Amino acid sequence: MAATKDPRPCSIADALALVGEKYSLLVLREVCLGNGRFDQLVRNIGAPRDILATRLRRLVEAGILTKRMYSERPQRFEYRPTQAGLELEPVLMTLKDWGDRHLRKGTDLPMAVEHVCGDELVPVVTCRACGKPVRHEDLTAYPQAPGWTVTGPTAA
Amino acid sequence: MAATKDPRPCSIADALALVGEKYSLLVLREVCLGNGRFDQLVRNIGAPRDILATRLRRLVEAGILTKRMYSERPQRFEYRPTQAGLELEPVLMTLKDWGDRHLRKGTDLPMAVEHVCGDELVPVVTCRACGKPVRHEDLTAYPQAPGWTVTGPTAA
DNA sequence: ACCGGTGAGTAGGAAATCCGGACTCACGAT
DNA sequence: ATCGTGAGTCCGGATTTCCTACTCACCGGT
Repeated sequence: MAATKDPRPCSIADALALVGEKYSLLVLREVCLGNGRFDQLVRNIGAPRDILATRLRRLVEAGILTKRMYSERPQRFEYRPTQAGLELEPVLMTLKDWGDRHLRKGTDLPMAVEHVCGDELVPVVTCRACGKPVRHEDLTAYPQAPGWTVTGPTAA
Repeated sequence: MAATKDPRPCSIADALALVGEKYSLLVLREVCLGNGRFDQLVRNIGAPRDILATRLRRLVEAGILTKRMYSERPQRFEYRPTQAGLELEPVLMTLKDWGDRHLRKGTDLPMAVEHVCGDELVPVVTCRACGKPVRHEDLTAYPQAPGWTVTGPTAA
């Protein structure tokens, strides 16, 4: 968590500094599914309770989750995703798809997600401008801040 | 790294077990940019050398990276993404976009990526079947394996 | 009134990781 | 002969994680 001397200004690194710690994205998976209570999270994620408590504090503080009291007399809380949290869901879906394809080879998938269109969701990352799927060969990186050097085929 | 008792079979968790450790996705960022040499990775990522060495071993072993000798007499190596590694690039792009929007509010972006269509890449995760952008409200989760409970609005 | 159960954490100490810096080894250049 | 580079390894100390237990507040049953 300590800000290492990452010499590169990078939104990927920044994003991972927030949600890249162990369990954080699994917390987001659960709250997106509606399982937002502490003990549910412990059970479903399998994280130590104290670590989970730490993660939840961080995620709330970062504006990715909110802590909402759903019962006052026995004080009971529920964590829910904020808009920013919901906007990370596509990352989760893309990751799920990658895992489905590369780690399970398409068999025995533990969960399916259906899109409102009626078909199973297969996420495709596309370019907003032209609508085409993003392929590595179609990308060119343009560093805009000092500290960046790009040498390879993707280089500008 | 130890397989915690994650009680939930989940491709997201599986994927994160491989690439969710600190620095792993940043390594992928660099190799996708073509910066695949050990010392470049150390400098650009800011990771301790021994940890980076460990990560690289794991990623190669997992089939996400390959280690390629590009000079024999002074033995020199370069890490490059495999097909599986390249297919994680959309995750990175989506994460970058999220970071750009939520962590930098659109100003002073450290890097731009241009799509072959000529416009700047703004990744949009869409449903392959209908082509529409994926929104949380449009998704329904269907657990297909034991161990899953889904209670919230996304529930089946 | 007592017992057990649930939800939401805290506490404590051992185990595992991470970190920074120094070190190696093999070469190539000056 | 010395310097520099690429690709790591090694070490000891700092930091995190992990596991187990514990708390506290409440509810429901008997």
